[in-house]
Amino acid sequence: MKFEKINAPKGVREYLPPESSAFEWVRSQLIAPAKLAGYKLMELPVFEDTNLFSRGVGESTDVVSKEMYTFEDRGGRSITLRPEGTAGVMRAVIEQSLDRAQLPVKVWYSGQFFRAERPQAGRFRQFYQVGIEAIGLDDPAIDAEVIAIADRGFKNLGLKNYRLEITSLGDAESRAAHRVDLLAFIKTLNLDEATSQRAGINPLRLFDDKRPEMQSAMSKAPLLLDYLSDSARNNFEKVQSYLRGMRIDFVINPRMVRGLDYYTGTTFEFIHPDLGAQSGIGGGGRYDGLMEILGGQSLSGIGFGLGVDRALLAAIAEDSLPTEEFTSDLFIIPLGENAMDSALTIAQDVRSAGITVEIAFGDRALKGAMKAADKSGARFVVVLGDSELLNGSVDLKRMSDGVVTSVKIAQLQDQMRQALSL
RNA sequence: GUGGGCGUAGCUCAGCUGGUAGAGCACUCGGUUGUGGUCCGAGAUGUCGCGGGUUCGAGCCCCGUCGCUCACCCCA
Repeated sequence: MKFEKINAPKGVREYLPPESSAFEWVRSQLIAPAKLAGYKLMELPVFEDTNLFSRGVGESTDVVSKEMYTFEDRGGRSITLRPEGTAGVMRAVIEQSLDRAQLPVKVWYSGQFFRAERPQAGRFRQFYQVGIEAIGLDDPAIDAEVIAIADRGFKNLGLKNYRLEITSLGDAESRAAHRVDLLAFIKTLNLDEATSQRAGINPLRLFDDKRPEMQSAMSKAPLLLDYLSDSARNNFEKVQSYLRGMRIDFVINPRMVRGLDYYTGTTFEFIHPDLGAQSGIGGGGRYDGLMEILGGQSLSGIGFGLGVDRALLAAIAEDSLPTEEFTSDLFIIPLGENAMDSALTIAQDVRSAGITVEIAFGDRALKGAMKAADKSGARFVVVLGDSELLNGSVDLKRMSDGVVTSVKIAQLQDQMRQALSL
């Protein structure tokens, strides 16, 4: 009887050793700056009431109209796997009344998100994001700090080739004025059916069309940045000057388009040129009306989502991963049963100092065990046999150059600490 | 949803105008007792994605199907 193999669902990206170490590292580096800035973890469900997204993200968006994993649960409720993070955070903040405490509410999250798109390089149906939200204060300084936190995350990865693009979508009046002129302009263009349909849903979309003829057609289109109200423009300029003060490089891209309807005011994207068509490694912005739309009080907020999968691809492209981080410090090769007994004890002891220790299990020949130690990338190796147990000391071998030091077993932890300068 | 490319060993791939499968890497063991990387030797591994068809004969040709992949679109 032979059973058929079962494959992973289409479009999911799995992280297995050895790559999973790099993934884990990237994720922790991306979120570290948020923790250092006082943001607190929010652990949220991966599925929510479908209305949360159709109302919060917007019916007209591609995400909601054709990319959601929506199903009915056993109680007949419409459930959707979260396609993004902000709406869920807002729902929880409102539901748990976090906005009744001191503002801003500063939270971070990390996890899987789901969109039923056609998979492509850097685009998956289940993807990982880390993100933060700062809710309840309308202050350009927070905008700047949020952007700085994202930027720090990418710098933590050693990335250099990415660029930060910012713009402002202004306030409601700014957008209304611009929309009138933009629609009038678009009417003068000769568009194919699919394109004019897209324009009908969101005319800003046309700025994002990659076809050269569309790019040049849109080159004379009215820009939202030119329609900003005085307060919106002042706000945007303030954000820029804060960023300059923190020495964060950015370019203004007045043609930036965001796919989620809730964005207003400051918006930004991080672009990495080495990733192919899916070059956005992170993005975010301010959302003024979202909380109210979701039944909460009228507070604004700002946040971002960073793509962990894509950030990892970028780090691979730039060869900036610190591979030493992912290997063991010490490899113990016990010879015989007595030796295994103390190998287990020694490993416990050395690990208690935060040192990574592996043991060669199984009845392998010494040569094979050494090979395994070498492959694991371990920095040091000790062989533990009867004579070592008798003497109470082992030869600590540094694998990089083969140098051997005799060390008392009782002092192995100290020696390792010194060797690794912990 | 629309297009292009590709499915042969665990991985990367060869396989000529159709004649019943190969390399490199990786893996395991060994090259005199307990020390890795190099070198040498040996070994294991395939329904050639799947299903039909053409043919004396199909990895190769035809049709279908599934999967992967890249791009459009969209976005992280």
